[in-house]
Amino acid sequence: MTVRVRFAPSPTGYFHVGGARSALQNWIYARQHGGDFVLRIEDTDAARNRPEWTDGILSALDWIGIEQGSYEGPYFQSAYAAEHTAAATRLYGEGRAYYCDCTRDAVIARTGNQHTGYDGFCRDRGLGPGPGRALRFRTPDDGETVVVDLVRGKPTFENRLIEDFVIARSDGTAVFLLANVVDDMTMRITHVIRAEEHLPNTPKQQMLWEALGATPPIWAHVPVIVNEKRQKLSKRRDKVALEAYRDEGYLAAAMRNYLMLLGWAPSGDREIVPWSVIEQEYRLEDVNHASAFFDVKKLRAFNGEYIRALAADEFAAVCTPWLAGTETIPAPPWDPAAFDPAAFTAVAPLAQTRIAVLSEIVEYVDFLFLDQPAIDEASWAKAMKENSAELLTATAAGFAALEVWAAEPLRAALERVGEERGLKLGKTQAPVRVAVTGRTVGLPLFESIEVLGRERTLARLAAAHDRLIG
RNA sequence: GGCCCCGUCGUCUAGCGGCCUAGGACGCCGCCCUCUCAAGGCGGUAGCGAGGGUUCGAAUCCCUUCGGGGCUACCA
Repeated sequence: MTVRVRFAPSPTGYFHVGGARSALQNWIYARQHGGDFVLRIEDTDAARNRPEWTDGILSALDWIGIEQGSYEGPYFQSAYAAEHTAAATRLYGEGRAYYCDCTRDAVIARTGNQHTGYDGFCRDRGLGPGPGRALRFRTPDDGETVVVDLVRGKPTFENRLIEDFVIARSDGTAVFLLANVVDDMTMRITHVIRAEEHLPNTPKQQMLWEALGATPPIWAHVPVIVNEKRQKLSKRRDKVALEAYRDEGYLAAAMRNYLMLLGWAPSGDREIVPWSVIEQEYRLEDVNHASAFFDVKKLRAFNGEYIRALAADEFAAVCTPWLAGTETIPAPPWDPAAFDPAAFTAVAPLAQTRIAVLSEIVEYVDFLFLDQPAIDEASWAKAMKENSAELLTATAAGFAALEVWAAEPLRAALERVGEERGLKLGKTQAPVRVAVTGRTVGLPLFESIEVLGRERTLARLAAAHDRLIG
């Protein structure tokens, strides 16, 4: 049997991290079985298929590692509108569906409850098509529908508890449920892998497959991703846009590694593994049944490790967007003309172990490219003591006397200044650091000063001194 | 309310009847290293929701219970 899986996000202005995980799972499954991965961007309302949203989906997929060309498509559901109505007509013709003119309010008035569903009022009224009439699928009165699910076994649903659901609106257009099934059928989809939230709809879709004379696909419902309150990740409450993580400086490799570990783990006591291991070992059948918390702290830790694993030149390259800004990444605080690639390269390895997301690179190196260091007032207050003005002057004198402007001599000079005053380097470095970089934490001081250069360093020490006594 | 799903450290997980005095990772705490902060090294904290069975033996099987979540549109 040829395996054909599909990933079918509906177009939206952002790409949900859950969607990314789902795409990855589908993609892996297809590759493991030598099958096809088809991408279908769909919405029954073609008007909602905004081109920029489609582009967004494609570039998000590309970023996460599913490149164009590695899948079939993208296809658009609107292209199958004719098949949708044909299916609806067929179902009606065969008596599997009937027209209904009940409004939602009328149904609620009859049942007295807005959660009990449709009451079957029009089942035997023999209504024909007409304005204000929707087409409902006639659900079996007895028996049960068993869903064969790769991750959950065989969820079973009693048919009599499933309401006669709408398959076509009164304007004749097919509803999502039907459209989806028809698309899957016409595209010969064999496996549907998606999030657990779709499980309750599955028996309905399966009924449609069978009513239309086809063998239903094999389903796989993976648990939902939840927030700290154990609720499904939502756009309103949570940070769910893949693009947001990308723009903050998460590496795609770290992100997809983390995403796949939600509900699953590779063999051996390891978590950070090459994609090839995941692709080889991942088994939908092994995925946990419980929902998983999207833990940004752990994602950060993963990302930090991925960053540290980068070669020096790779690291420098990957930082570029945050050093220059892009359409979606804010420009750094310095004048672009002041950016010195050589200075950055010199200091980049020192920053590499210190950042967990790429956007953090800016605050570590900004002192090199800003005219004046951005003084953090809290840092200033913490580091500057009564003796600091004098210490800064002495340090400036010591630095100025240096023949070779390099980290080691600079360090020796500051140590000398400290010794003369009975102060350890731990004490003396603080005011100097704040004077030069503006902050109390940062890259190793002497390497930073070496790269900053004699003139600018001395100027900053003087400026800090003036600010202290002034 | 109805239907469905789920329940191992705070979190993500390993475990699939004896290798479990429950392993790893993140987080947190401590120590070492150290010019700050990281990184790195070492150590620690913490869990099978509860109650019944089955069994020589249960985190693993069964039942009940409690708790959590999802779905419940002429949206997708």
